[in-house]
Amino acid sequence: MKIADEHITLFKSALKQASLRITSQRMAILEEILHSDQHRECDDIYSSLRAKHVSVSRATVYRTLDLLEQVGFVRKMDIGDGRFRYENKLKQPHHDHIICLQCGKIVEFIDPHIEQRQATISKDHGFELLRHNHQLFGLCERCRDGETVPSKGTDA
Amino acid sequence: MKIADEHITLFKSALKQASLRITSQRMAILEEILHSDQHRECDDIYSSLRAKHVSVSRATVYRTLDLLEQVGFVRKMDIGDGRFRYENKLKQPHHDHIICLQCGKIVEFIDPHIEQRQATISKDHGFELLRHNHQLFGLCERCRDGETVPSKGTDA
DNA sequence: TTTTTAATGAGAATGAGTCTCAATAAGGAA
DNA sequence: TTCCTTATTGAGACTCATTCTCATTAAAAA
Repeated sequence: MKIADEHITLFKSALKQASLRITSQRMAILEEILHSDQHRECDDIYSSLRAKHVSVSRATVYRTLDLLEQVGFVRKMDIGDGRFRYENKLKQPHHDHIICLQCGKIVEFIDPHIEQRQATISKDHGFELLRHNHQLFGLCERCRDGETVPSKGTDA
Repeated sequence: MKIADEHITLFKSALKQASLRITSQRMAILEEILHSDQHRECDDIYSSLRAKHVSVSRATVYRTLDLLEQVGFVRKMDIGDGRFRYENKLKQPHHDHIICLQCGKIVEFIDPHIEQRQATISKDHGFELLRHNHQLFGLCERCRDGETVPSKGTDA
């Protein structure tokens, strides 16, 4: 609670500094992201807000999510199924993902060795590394054991 | 030349085995892929073929590229800009990519340490690793030195 | 309270990729 | 070689996430 409030205040000042307006839609979208641990897709956020009778449009959700990404509050991730996912970046440090191809389950991981190698490889090839994209795709334990039904998750 | 011919023969037998037909379009698309080292996008392959007066449609290029991927001749890669790239898989062993965000230059790399860690991480999380997606994004030497103009490459 | 102009919403537009289905053409059979 | 079956193709409709447009609405400065 306290942390979320702090983030709300931070976002408001970020908006003011950029002389952007503090609108009910922007704040509602921010809170929706702050209060969820999952990797949310735009339409999912849109539906949640509408269910809570928040007056907002898809276009505004997209615009605000982009804005939140720009100010560093949100991480936009591409898991390769044609829909972007957004997650609270302030709450969580950098990480990559393992994705179950059957049920869509997403698990986070960080590996210092890999991060180290990425830096070295980039340098070796004369690149200034700005960001990376790293996903492992496979089958989670439950899906291998046949405890789940296909179709649900990502088809990436 | 010799190698390409061998691949053509291989593809023909793969088609026969699956009781699929050997068509001029399929062979033209295969040759287009075989004779290029680059990472080609579908529309690019389509245009090249049309320029060579090969009678083919976009739908067929997509279909054949998927077919070539299924039989393991082609690797379909997603660099996150909304368009898939295809590359000759027979010619090149597995590798990942470093992509310049300004000029779109793509450099290939392989890192056994990373591959090793990917396997370990997957196992640790109970996943059976089936494939991965790994790209490094940054600025290549020439772009950092201001020797290139933006706009061309990927906007991933 | 008024004014200015950024933000919003509804719906049109975009664009890569997929699907449909009538026309075409492999390739096995005769 | 010709015929026949049926896989393949092509043109264009369609999908679907995301972006764009522009008239309307509403922050927030005056």
